[in-house]
Order: sequence, then C-alpha cells, then structure tokens
Amino acid sequence: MLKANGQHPAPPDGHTEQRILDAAHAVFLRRGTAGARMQEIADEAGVNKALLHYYFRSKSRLADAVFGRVVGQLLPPVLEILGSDLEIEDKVRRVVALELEHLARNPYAPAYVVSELIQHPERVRQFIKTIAGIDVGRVAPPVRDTLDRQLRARARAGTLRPIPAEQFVVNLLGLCLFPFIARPMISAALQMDEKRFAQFIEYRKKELAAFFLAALRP
Amino acid sequence: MLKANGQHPAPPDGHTEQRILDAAHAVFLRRGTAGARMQEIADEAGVNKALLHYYFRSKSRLADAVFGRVVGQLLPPVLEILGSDLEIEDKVRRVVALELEHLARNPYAPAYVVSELIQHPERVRQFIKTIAGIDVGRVAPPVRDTLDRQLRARARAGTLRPIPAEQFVVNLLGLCLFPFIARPMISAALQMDEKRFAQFIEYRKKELAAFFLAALRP
DNA sequence: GTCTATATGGCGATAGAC
DNA sequence: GTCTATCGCCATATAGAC
Repeated sequence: MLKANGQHPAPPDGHTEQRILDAAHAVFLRRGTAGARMQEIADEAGVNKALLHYYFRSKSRLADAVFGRVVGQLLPPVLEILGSDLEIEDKVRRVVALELEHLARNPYAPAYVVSELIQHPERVRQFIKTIAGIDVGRVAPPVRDTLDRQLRARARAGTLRPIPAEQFVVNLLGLCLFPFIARPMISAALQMDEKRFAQFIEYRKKELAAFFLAALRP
Repeated sequence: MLKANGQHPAPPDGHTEQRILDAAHAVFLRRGTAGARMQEIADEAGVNKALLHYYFRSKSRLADAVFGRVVGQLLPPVLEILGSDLEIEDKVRRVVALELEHLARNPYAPAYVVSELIQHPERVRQFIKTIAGIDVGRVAPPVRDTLDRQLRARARAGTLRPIPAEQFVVNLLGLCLFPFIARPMISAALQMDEKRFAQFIEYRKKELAAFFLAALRP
C-alpha cells in the first residue's frame, strides 16, 4: 500500500505531532534553523508541509519547540550534578562522563545551539526560562554559590588550587563541548575521518577528568 | 553636500571594494550569513545594493571572502607559534595571550565560524585551503608531529605528563575559544553584563596559561 | 563605477476539498 | 486531520540610464 507520492503512509498511531517534532529536531540540527526548509521537515516526517502549520502555526514556533528540547536535555542534568553535595572530584568525573556520553550520541547539538544564539539573540530569554520546566536563570546562581563555597573551603584546606566557580564551570564545560562544536575544523585540520574522531572522543572519556583534576592540584 | 538618500556620499578614495568587504565582515559577524541582508551591508558601506553584485557577483561569493578573512586572521598565527621551536611552556603562554587578545577585540568571530560550518559544510574545503595564502590541511599535520615529538620527549624526561598532541591542541584552543563561542549562554546563566564578562576574560588572561600548564605537571 | 527600477525565484503560509 | 493547489512576500540578482 503506497500513497500517491510513492511513500509509505505514516503510521497512524496518532502521534503525528511528535513525529513532526522529531523530524524538525533532526533537520534543524543538521541545517541550522535558517538553512532548514519546512518541505524537508515534512518529507522527513512523512507528512505534508501544510500539517506542520496545522500543528505548529509557524516555522518560528517550531524552532522554539526544538530549541527548548535540545537545551533541555543538554543542560539540566549538568546543573544538578554541579549543585549536588558530591565532592569536587566526583562532580568532575560525572559531568565529563555524562556530557561526553550524551554528545557522542548528539554530536550536532552544541553547534546548533551556538548558531541559534548568534542569529536569534532574543532566544537567550528562552534559554534562561522554560527549559524543561526549570528556570536556568534562577537555578544557575545558587549552583555557582554552592560550588564557590566548596572550592574556597578546599583551597583553604590546601587540597585544591584556588579557582573561581565561574572559571571552573566554563573550563570544565568548554573542555567537554568544544571538540563537538569545532568538529568540522578539527577533523579537517587534523585529517580525522569519522572513526578517528570517535577514537579521539573515547580517549577523552578516559582521560579528560584526570586532566582537569590535575590542573586543580595545589 | 548630501545625496538624495540623505546620506553623506562615500569618500571617493577608490577603495569601494574594501569598504564593502569591511561592511560585509561586520554584518555577517553580527547576523550570521543566513541572517545578513545585502541591503544592510550596502547601508553599512554607504553604497547601493547593486554595487555589491558589481564587485562580488553574489552573496555567496561575498560570504566566501569574509569567511576566508576571518579564519585567516584567527588561525595562522597560532599555527606558527605551535610549530615553532619554543618550549612547551612558552608556546602555551603565547597562544593564550595572542588568542585572548585577538578575541577580546573580535568577540563574534568564533561563533560566526561555527555557525558557518553547520550551514555550509562544503566551506570546510575553503577552511583547509587558501586561508590567508596558507594551506591549513598541509601545514597542520607537520605542526602536530613537531608538537608530538616535543611532548613525548618531555614525557620521557619526566618533566611533563604524557598527552597526545591532538588532545593538547584541542584542550588549549578550547579553553581560549569556548568563552567567546558560548558567550550568550554564559552571560545569561551567570548573569554577567558586558563589564563582568570583560573582567571574566581579564582573569583568564592572567590565569589560563597557568591553569593549563598545571594540568601538564607530571 | 554608481545609481534607480525591475525581474525572478524560493519559501513560508493559507484556502479549501476530502 | 490530512491532503493539493495557490498566494504573496521578500531577498537576491539583473537591466539599463547616467
């Protein structure tokens, strides 16, 4: 049973909206929002272009939905670890493991978020609020303060080099995210094919936490 | 003397092409290539839209020119330092100083490059060749090999923790570039205004090289 | 070389049948 | 809810006067 356009009919499980969102997710991530075409999203979802507007009204609202979902699965788990009462060493190990694991499966997410924020600065507000139900702008500062106290205490005790919490967080996340953000450049400059890049990331899974913690030795 | 459109006439110094390129540079960096309008570039250059096509034929070629210029001033100086016969410690200090200095004056460059590469993957070839007259694809591997020998020797001598050259370079550049790439997110999450972000970068100018070198202590 | 005016095409969005 | 067909805008690109 084929439809007129030669495609198999969409599974009628009633989850059309979800399938559109998934398709949009995939297309926005590989093309960027500006480069994405509603037609391509429709094709990927196996539905007609008009249906996208039926469910999401406009491309811009569809983009909002995808952006929220991407940031929502990238950020809150990290904030939770950083704000917990684990020791610094455990926080570092867990954040590295979590991020590299997640990014290996979603390699285009960080570059997509970056390119969104340059072209739609107003979306920064959305980044702060209503991300997976948590308000980053409200949650992040307490996390930073917790971390700051923890780092100061360890510095006083002489068991850690002193470092401000902001620098700690940016360094840690930068080391995790940067290889994925800059992947096309890195691959090209160092002539890495897909396999060698994967090996490169595997190495980081094993060594990055140790590298970072070594920098914090007193 | 005002022209019909109420603007001052462009200085007739014959450098129209240069002024268009400068304007395009500014507009592409703040809007992203897809978000940039030829009209806005023309306004910024103080000339008519048609002139952009007279000099650059199409938006896409204009984008090529700007992209090459941005990468060209960002990358070759770093490659030169990394490939030199300086000691590791000096290389790290110089790269950090150079990058943070340059980026403080061109804060939007890295995010622009990232967003270019997601939307025009074919531009990776341009990244490799013909960047400021140097062929990154040809130059980078020898630089990596030089660095690799240097790092191995120091590791054997027990004066440095062992680390592959690729990891060394990506960690170093990531720590320099990431704060600028992720600036909107960082500013929002940590509630930094422009001034506090500048202070944040000033701190890194002083401490980042030490942080990185500390991680390499045996 | 620089301008005004116009053509061309692509894409988001809607109307309306089923 | 899902489709086909079409509208209308807007940005790139060109024609042609000066």
